[in-house]
Amino acid sequence: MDNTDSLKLSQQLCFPIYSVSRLLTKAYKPYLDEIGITYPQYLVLLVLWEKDDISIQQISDKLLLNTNTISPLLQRMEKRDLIERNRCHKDERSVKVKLTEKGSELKLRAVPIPEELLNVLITENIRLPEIKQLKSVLEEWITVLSTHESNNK
Amino acid sequence: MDNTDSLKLSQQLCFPIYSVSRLLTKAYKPYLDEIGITYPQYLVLLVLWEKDDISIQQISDKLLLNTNTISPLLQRMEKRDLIERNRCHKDERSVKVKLTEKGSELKLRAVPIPEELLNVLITENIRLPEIKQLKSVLEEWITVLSTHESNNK
DNA sequence: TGCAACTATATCGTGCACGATACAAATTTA
DNA sequence: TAAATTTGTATCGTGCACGATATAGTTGCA
Repeated sequence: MDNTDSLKLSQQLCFPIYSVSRLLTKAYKPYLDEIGITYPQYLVLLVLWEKDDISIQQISDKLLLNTNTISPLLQRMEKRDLIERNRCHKDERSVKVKLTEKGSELKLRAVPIPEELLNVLITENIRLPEIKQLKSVLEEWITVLSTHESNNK
Repeated sequence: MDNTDSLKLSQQLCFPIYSVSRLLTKAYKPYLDEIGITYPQYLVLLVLWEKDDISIQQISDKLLLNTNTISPLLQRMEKRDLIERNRCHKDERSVKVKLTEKGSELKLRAVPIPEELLNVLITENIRLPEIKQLKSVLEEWITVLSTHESNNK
């Protein structure tokens, strides 16, 4: 074992996460295609279905995505009549995002999606408690990584 | 708890993976900036440092990335004089990718990177055995998800 | 041998991500 | 209250991802 073994792909921590993230997004695709949205648009809708009429900044905070990613994303969603964007009266800098009727109605059609995805994942080697445990570990990582990130700003 | 609770962002399985993947890539950035490459380019180099002079298809298989992603990526890497691309004599359809001297030399400068990243992650709540266990769980997921994907083709 | 099927790569179009920059509105501060 | 700073969005440029499509080279088989 020489000192460059740490650079083997199989040794990397980052690669499995990166790959699983892409593969999971791909696994969502057929279900999201059916209701005509992309994966990041689905995330925005999850936020709005939970709490409607919020600012772009609030969406950005919840999804950990920069506003320069979300801004054009929301513009595309507005074009598809999923949401409305209006300047906030109290603070004219801020833009409030609200679901349209079409956007609200998609919620019902989205309800079965998480379960379908779980069924894809759950096999002999992957069981529900394991998935839940992994989720909580990853949430701890998010805390560490997003703190680390803001420390570097 | 109504039947739409499964659509809460905090309930989602996909979101933590997606976020950790992005945050991890961001955490790599300062180290990769220093040697002038992007994260996906780093992955390609990891593959080539381990086994040089292989085809685009072989890189695609190892990284689970489509060739239509890797093709332009390699073109950018060739422009930056990290690799060479040459048609294979035995099979003129195939393109062999080879490290340049500059590409090979980057390996030494990349050696410390994985350890630096581990130091970012390891805290009171995240320890090395936990990270290793998570890595093996994710590798199981890759198997399941990539099998599922190829079943749908 | 001829031609259909397959394989390896490239190109195109769309949609993220994100750093850098711009800019107007709001807030702080001198 | 005027000037400096901060905040909230938008825009621009670059680099992925990936489905769809194109194309040249190879293989299989009637």
